[in-house]
Amino acid sequence: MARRGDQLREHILWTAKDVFLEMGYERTSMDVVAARAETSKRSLYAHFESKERLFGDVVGLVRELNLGHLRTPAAYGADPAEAVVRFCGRFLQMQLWDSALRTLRIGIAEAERLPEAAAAYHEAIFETPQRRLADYLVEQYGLDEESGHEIARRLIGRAVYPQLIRSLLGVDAPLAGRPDETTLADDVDLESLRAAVAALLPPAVGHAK
Amino acid sequence: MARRGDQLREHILWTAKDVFLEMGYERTSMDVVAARAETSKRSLYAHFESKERLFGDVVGLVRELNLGHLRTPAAYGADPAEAVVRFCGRFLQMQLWDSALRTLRIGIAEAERLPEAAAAYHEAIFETPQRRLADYLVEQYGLDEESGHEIARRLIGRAVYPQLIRSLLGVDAPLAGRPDETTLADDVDLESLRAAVAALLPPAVGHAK
DNA sequence: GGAGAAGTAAACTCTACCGTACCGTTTACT
DNA sequence: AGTAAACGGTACGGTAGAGTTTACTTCTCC
Repeated sequence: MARRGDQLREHILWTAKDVFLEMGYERTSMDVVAARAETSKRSLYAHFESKERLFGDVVGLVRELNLGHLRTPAAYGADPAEAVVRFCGRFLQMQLWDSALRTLRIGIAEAERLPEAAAAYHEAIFETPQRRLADYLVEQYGLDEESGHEIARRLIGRAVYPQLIRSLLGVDAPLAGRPDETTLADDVDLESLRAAVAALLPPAVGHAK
Repeated sequence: MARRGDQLREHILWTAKDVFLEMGYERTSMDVVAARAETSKRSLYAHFESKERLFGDVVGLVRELNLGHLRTPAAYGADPAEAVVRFCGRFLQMQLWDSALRTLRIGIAEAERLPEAAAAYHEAIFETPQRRLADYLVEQYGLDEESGHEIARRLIGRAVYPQLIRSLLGVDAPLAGRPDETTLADDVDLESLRAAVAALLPPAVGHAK
């Protein structure tokens, strides 16, 4: 109560995000969204013209949210190899985070019905971070564009995808709670990441040796 | 018409598989299943006691089907390196096949509601083939168990997962039709697979050196 | 303080779908 | 041929959910 206008709209949107992530698109009912937002369906439909449009806006919100949790590799340390390791670890952790996992599940489930939203999500969640990593590699290791991208692709492929598939299918449990922007959970195996980085990258070029 | 007993049951099951893969669990209606199978709901419920049970049986069927399409690496040629390449190619192709992709989408979407089915699917679709590959590597290259598994993991990780995620999110189109058990589609990039194999495996040990 | 915009609450329409019941017909088996 | 089980078609009960409508209240701004 006391929420009006854009403030109410925003409140509904965030509530809808929770419900959609919890239930999936089909099982989410507009009555439940209204009830959870402690508002009325009348107001709900005043701000969002349909369930599908509401879902579209939620997808946009979630995309921004998840993207905001990953910085550029440079933010994770001065030593390039270690920065890459921590960046990959954060990337993986971001994906295994409960809420992101649910989002991805729903995105995959609805990929056929909402192809543009799914493609945009893929761009935001996988390609953009990978590009950031590639740029960092080019800059720090003096690689050419192509091999920078190739190595970034392999690092991500090795650090993220196998574990991600396992979690998507529920073989491994997701990470609970809401990780902040820098912490690395114990679940992330940094040692194997270091091994991957050591195997794929020269032992640092910019500064020493 | 003229289908009775187990034959009708089987027919309904296969029809239900098509409908579930096309629509997903929630959007599939029992009326449509009955209509598509050219039978009545009466008969449908005579053979399957509920929608959920029918879906469970469909999951089992699909698991068998998809697994049947992948042989052991030895079936793909006498030269170990090339056999591994073709095995990985087939593995990827199997996953990108339209029907398998839809199955995986639904499995991921329902992973939370049906955890044991999703885990069994992961086992059948990813772990079993990977284990077959690892066994083959151990046998052909004289590797110890652990490095055999590790290399198999990396090969699969590099050959399958990134492309799979793209297709799951609809960024790339799935392969149409129903591939037979040996053909390799043109969509599968064998060259990059050969490069990966060359990088990860010694140039054959068993025979020539 | 009053008009109008914005919000609440609850009933309502309409459609879809799960599961069941009825009834007439076909098939398999003796 | 005759019988019982299995099948097709259709209609129905009950529930649920997307949007809409109506009637009433509260907030905001002049």
